Amino acid sequence: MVSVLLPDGSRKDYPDDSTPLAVAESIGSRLAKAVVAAVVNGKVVDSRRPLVESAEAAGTDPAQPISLKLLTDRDPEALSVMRHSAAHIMARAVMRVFPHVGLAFGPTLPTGFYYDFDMPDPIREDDFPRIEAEMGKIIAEAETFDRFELPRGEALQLCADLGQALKVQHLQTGLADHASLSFYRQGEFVDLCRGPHIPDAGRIKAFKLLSVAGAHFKGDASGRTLQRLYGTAFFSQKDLDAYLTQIEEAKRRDHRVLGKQHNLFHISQDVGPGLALWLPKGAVVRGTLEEFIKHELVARGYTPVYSPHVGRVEMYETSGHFPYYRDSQFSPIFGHPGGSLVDRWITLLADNGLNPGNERKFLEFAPFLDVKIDNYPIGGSVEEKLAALRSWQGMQERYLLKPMNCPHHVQIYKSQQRSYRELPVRLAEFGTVYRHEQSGELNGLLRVRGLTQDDAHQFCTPDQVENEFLETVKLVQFVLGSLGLDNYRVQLSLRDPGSDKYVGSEENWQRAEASLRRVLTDLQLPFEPRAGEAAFYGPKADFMVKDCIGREWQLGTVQLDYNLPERFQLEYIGADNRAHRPVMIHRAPFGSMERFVGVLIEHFAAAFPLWLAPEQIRILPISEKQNEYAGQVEQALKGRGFRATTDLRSSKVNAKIRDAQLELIPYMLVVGGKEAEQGTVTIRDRLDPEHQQSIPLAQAIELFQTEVRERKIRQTKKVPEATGLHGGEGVEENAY
RNA sequence: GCUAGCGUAGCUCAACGGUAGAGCACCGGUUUUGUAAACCGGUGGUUGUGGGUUCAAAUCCCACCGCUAGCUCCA
Repeated sequence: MVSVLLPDGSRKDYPDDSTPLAVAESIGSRLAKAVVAAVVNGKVVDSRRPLVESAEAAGTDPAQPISLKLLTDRDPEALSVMRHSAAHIMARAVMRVFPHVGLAFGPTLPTGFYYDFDMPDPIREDDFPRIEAEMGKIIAEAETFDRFELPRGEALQLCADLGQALKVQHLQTGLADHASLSFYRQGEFVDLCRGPHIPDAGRIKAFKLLSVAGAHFKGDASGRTLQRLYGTAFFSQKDLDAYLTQIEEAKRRDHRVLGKQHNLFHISQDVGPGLALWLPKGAVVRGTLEEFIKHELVARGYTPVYSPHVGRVEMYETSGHFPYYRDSQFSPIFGHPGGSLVDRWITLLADNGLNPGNERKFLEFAPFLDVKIDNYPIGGSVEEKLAALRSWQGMQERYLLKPMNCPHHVQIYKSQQRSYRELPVRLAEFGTVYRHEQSGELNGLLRVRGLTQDDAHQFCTPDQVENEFLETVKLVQFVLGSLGLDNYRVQLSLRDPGSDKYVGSEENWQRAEASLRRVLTDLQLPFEPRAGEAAFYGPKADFMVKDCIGREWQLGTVQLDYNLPERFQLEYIGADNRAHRPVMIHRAPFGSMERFVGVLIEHFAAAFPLWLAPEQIRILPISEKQNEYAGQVEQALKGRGFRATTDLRSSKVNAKIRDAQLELIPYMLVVGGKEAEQGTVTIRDRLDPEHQQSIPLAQAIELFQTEVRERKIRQTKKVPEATGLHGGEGVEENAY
């Protein structure tokens, strides 16, 4: 007998081979019908798998009372289980519709699932109806999902017999240390899978294929392209419809659409991809934010600086940025016509990619580009050749469009001798940097090639690090809070101990990582450590903010750096009259102005609060007779620093109101004969048009001033986080 | 960068082998208006670029550029 402990505290004994489904049956047949999966001793498992087995699989002692929670369609965990099963059903359908389908992975996502297929021809959206129809048939048949386990050798044989090469490969790599593997069979479809699954296909009540795109097996871009088919599934048609509606609504907030509609920014093919043009209205939003942050920085002891947009390549070689990120930078600017020839020459030599034939061609071609390297040792070693080429290169000008501000700020720090008394030195700049992001990554303002960081670098003593870091995190929190961006999480990005892409000593890294942890813990700010996400010079705390479509963007970041001071030989004179090495903190609360404004456009759906609105107030004269008075009102508002215009068109006030409303102008001031006579204005509030008040102009100005001063956020339209729509996170780790 | 899809007027879209069209915007005129669109008229496109097939190409084919989704990357 097994002893089962239910969530209500009751305990009951069942026969040894009982399953959660059997327990449910004993409670009631309606419950049994509703059961989708179960949680046994804390682990989500199949409802048709014996309790004892599940308890063992959970690493617990089945002799002890087994805690059991039955999952029905009301539990979010059940949704994930069902979607995983839906992925299997989709795979089964795809295999029926297309020949020669190889299976890769098919995990769940917070809003659905996907499955990767290796197949000769790509799937097209036109194919969706056929696949969906086949899925519908499978679901209607409501066959069970049957789990079975095989020892390693037999599992390999089965996958090989099924012709599933990728599964075989996965068994031999990712699952190399598993002695026994589980499979699920559903009709003719058998798949290597960890599970769990729903009892039968009939539990899926609503599903839809969403999109298809290329993907790579285990994320390896050098491998062949798989077809990743995305879908979603719900326990009711109503939930599916709600989800689809939500996606539609989110699309309407797309900053690229709103940016165009409201003339905020423009990305012109003629300027170049990823290079944003700030239109006057967008420029107001950005400028206002810049003023806001600059004011905060000065109050917190930062000193503004400026630095040029280019710098010598050598400087970026010292910092490490050039060698580490060369591929994602714009090409260097060479002062000599043969600069890029020699550069290529050096690269090939250093990579041992230069054969004698090519070397001869380089030598022949060099004179045409005016490159004279008389001492090139044709018969010499690679090192000697490199030395000769580098010596030539060293005499030429090479500039880089700056990919980062830190080396420039480092030079500002170094421009004078520093005493411990003046630390921390906090240098701030809205620095524009250029990165040649991959073309497929560009995305409106959210991912661009020219961006302005609200950057600053703090140089401090090792003792000051934690307090500086603490204050900086508080600044980021303040800034995000001021804009009502509260949907964010903090990620502690650490180095991957197994990788060699990092610079600096073990000791420095440990110190830096420990400091970050301590401060975040002291602040009681929940954070998730993520190995392998650090910058090459140091660990960082990243603020990941969610946009309206649920995508996450890294905005603010605070990075701790013991390494650049080392590389640039930075010093300060300590109280002991000896030279010491400072520590650097890199930080950008907004990240970049481009991305930040992009996220804000979606966050506010372009309906900015008064203090940020490109046009704050529009004056609407009823007829041309009031144009003069309207002009006086406009002048009075402008004199108080408001962004106001007057609608002087000859159209009716109805049309003027409609346009102002659609343009999301926070306040309209209607002025007719009455107002002109009495020196008043009638305020029409965009958010509350029903309650209008006619008050003296001076009084209206006071109201607006208060709202701006307090940076009031009166309404943030939020896409509802529809409850019951989302399952848990996808299958992680060694999911198979 | 890779895979797939898509590029028609300032914007949103139609025409899908047979002389490129609508609404909004814009311009001109009439109207002088009290809370989400007054009326009349007009301008505007060698259909992303360059080749090709065809009697004929926005439409079919190729290359390039750009955009979108996903993948890979992100100092």
